[in-house]
Amino acid sequence: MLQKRIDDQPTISREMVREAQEILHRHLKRVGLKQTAQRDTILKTFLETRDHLSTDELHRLVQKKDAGIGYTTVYRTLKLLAECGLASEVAFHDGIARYEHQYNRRSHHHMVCTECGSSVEFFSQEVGELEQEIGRKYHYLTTRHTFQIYGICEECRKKSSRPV
Amino acid sequence: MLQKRIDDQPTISREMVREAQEILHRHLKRVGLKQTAQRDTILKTFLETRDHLSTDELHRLVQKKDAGIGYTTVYRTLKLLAECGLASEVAFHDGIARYEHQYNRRSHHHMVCTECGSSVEFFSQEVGELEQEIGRKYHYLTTRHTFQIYGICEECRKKSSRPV
DNA sequence: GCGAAGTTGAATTTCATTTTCAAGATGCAC
DNA sequence: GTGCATCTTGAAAATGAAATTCAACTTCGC
Ligand SMILES: [Mn+2]
Ligand SMILES: [Mn+2]
Ligand SMILES: [Zn+2]
Ligand SMILES: [Zn+2]
Repeated sequence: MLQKRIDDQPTISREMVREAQEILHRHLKRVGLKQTAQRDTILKTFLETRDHLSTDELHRLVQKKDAGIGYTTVYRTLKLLAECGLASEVAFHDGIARYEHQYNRRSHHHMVCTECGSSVEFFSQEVGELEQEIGRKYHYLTTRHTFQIYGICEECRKKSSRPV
Repeated sequence: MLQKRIDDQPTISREMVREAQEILHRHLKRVGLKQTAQRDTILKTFLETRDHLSTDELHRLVQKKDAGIGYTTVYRTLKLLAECGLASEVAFHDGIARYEHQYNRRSHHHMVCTECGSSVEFFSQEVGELEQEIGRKYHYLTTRHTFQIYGICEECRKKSSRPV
C-alpha cells in the first residue's frame, strides 16, 4: 500500500504525541471515561504513521509495542479518537474501514488506484467551499463530506501494457 | 427514506425500459451470458424507481412482480447492471450498498442527512472537472469519483429544537 | 430436439464489525 | 493508602451484509 507524501509534515515528535494525548485525556474526562496505558500506546502508534490503516493493520503495529493489547481495544480506541477529532475514517471502497490521524494535518482528499490500492493525497479548497454552498442552498447544517477519485496509476498502466 | 426530486425525469416509459433491456442484452451477449426473464424483471423494476435501493429493498420490489425471484439473483443482476453502466453503486455510509439506475439520468451527487437518512441530489460540474484535473496532475487514468456531503436536514433540526 | 454452457435460489460460508462477559484496572471519596 | 463503584479489557461469540456453493433447471446454437 504505497502512498506518496505530498505535504511536508516531519515525523511526529515526542512533543506532538504528548499534546495529542492531552487532547485524548481531556476527551475521556469530559465523557466520564478513564485513561489507560493501552489507549496511550494505541494513540502513539497511530500518530507515528501517515498511512491509512485498517483496525487490523493498526493492531499489528500496536502489538510490536505491547503484545497484550487486543484487537477489540484497538477497534474501540479508534472510535474514541474519531470522537475527539484525532482520527477520521477514510473509505477507500475496498470493503474495510480505514483511519488516518488528523493531528496537525492539512485537510485533503484521496485518489486511489483500483488496481494496486495505492493512493495519492491532494488538496482542493473548492471541495470544501462546495460543501458550504450546497448546504446553504438546501438548508442542511453540513458536518463533513467525502470526496475520492478512483483510477489506475501510472505504474499499473505500465505493467498492464507490458505483460510478462 | 425521503428524496427530493430536483431534476425533471418523467416516470420511465415502456420505450425506455425496452431500450435499457437492449443495452443489457447486448452486454450479456458480449460476455457470453444468457437472457432470462428474471434479469428482465429485475431491470424493469429497478428502472421504475429513482430511489437509492439496497439489494434487499430491490428484492422486495421485485417479489411483487414475481415472488419466485430470489435475493441472490437480484444481487447478481445488480452487479451485471453496474457492469454495463445501467446502475451505479452509491455509498451513503450506512453500511449497506445502494444502487441507483443510470439510464437517462444526469450525473449528480448526494447530500445525506445523518439523522433521518434522507438525501438531496445536486449537480456540480466542478467536481467532474476536478477529477480530470487531479488525474492529469498525478498521471492517473481516472474512471470515477465519489462525492457526498453529510449533514442534518432542516426537518431534523426543527425536530431536535422542539422536543416532544 | 440435443446438449453444452449458463442460471437459479436456498443454503452455506465468509469476514469485518460489533457485542458480551467475567476478570482486572482506574480514580474519586474518605 | 484503602475502599469501591465504575470503567476497561480481551477472548469469544454474535451479527449481518456480501459472496459462494451446488444440484436442479433454462437457454440457445446447432
Ligand atoms: Mn490521507
Ligand atoms: Mn441519486
Ligand atoms: Zn496502481
Ligand atoms: Zn433529516
